[in-house]
Amino acid sequence: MATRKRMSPLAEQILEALEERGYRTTEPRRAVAQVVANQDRHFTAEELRQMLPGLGRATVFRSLKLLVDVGVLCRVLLEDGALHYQMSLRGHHHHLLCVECGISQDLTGCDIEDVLTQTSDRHGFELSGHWLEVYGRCRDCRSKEAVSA
Amino acid sequence: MATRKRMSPLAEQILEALEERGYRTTEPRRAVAQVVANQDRHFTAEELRQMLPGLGRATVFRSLKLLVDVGVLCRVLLEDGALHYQMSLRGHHHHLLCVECGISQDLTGCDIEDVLTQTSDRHGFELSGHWLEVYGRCRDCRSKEAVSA
DNA sequence: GTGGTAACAGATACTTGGGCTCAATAAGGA
DNA sequence: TCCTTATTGAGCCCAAGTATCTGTTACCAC
Repeated sequence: MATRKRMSPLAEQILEALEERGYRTTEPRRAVAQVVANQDRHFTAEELRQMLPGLGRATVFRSLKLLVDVGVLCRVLLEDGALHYQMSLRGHHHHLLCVECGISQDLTGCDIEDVLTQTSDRHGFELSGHWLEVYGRCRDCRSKEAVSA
Repeated sequence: MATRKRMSPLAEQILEALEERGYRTTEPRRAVAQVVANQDRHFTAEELRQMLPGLGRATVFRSLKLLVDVGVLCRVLLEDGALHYQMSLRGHHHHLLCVECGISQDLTGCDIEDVLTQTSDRHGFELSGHWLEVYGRCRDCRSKEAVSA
């Protein structure tokens, strides 16, 4: 490949993550990386597929799975049970999802792990993992309503 | 209906919950209630369908949805993403799921709501709901391993 | 009891979301 | 350049759940 499109730094970072794990950085994967890097919120597999009409169905699903395995993407479970994906170059974390505008914020400074460990102990459980999604209304949506009211 | 099978108290409780909301207690629903009341752990829609071979596909799904709406069942999300159902005559609560034997315990005495409210506040979010599943190994599975080791 | 009406059940076709397979192709090392 | 292996894409397939439609049942008024 003599001429490669210029990619965003975030897309490059995604490709580096793949290379680090020994995966090849093929043209379809570069395309996926670029599109994923451009998303500012969570998206479904179907949405990603529509953004990459030239790619095969299977390739899109495989790429998503790959990026989740590598830790570039994380899965986000919406209140209605729908599965979405979202950038995640950080480690384990949770999301605050706005039920109105759909934006999501990473949950930081959250001491939930401690609370869970303590509670599990009380029940005789050895904690191995957890899944938490938090739903609510973000600052913007709340202030918009306050203005219009 | 002159002769009705005797039902377990728990099954009766389920039917009462339906009646309270104005739903009819039909024969298929009685069958679903009895089977659901007999389960001592979470189950899938498919499993329920197999336990009720006489019932139509749609009826099983409709009944599940109904029982969730009424609050008799709650949905349980397994670590692999599979959706299960489980009795829940209590209000909002969470589950400790054993990844080995599949048993689940309700999480009580958990002050996670407080932690979440505080954290949401810090992010400007107005909390409306959350989904939490906790995975680990239960007391029994741990002691079994300790013995065999 | 009988009859009317609205809720309900069941069959089945359809949609959605994703996995599997396999031949063709591309990447990268020797 | 050649060889090996990973990757791709097309198409088929499958499972889970939904929509629709027709026949049935429960409940209420009489």
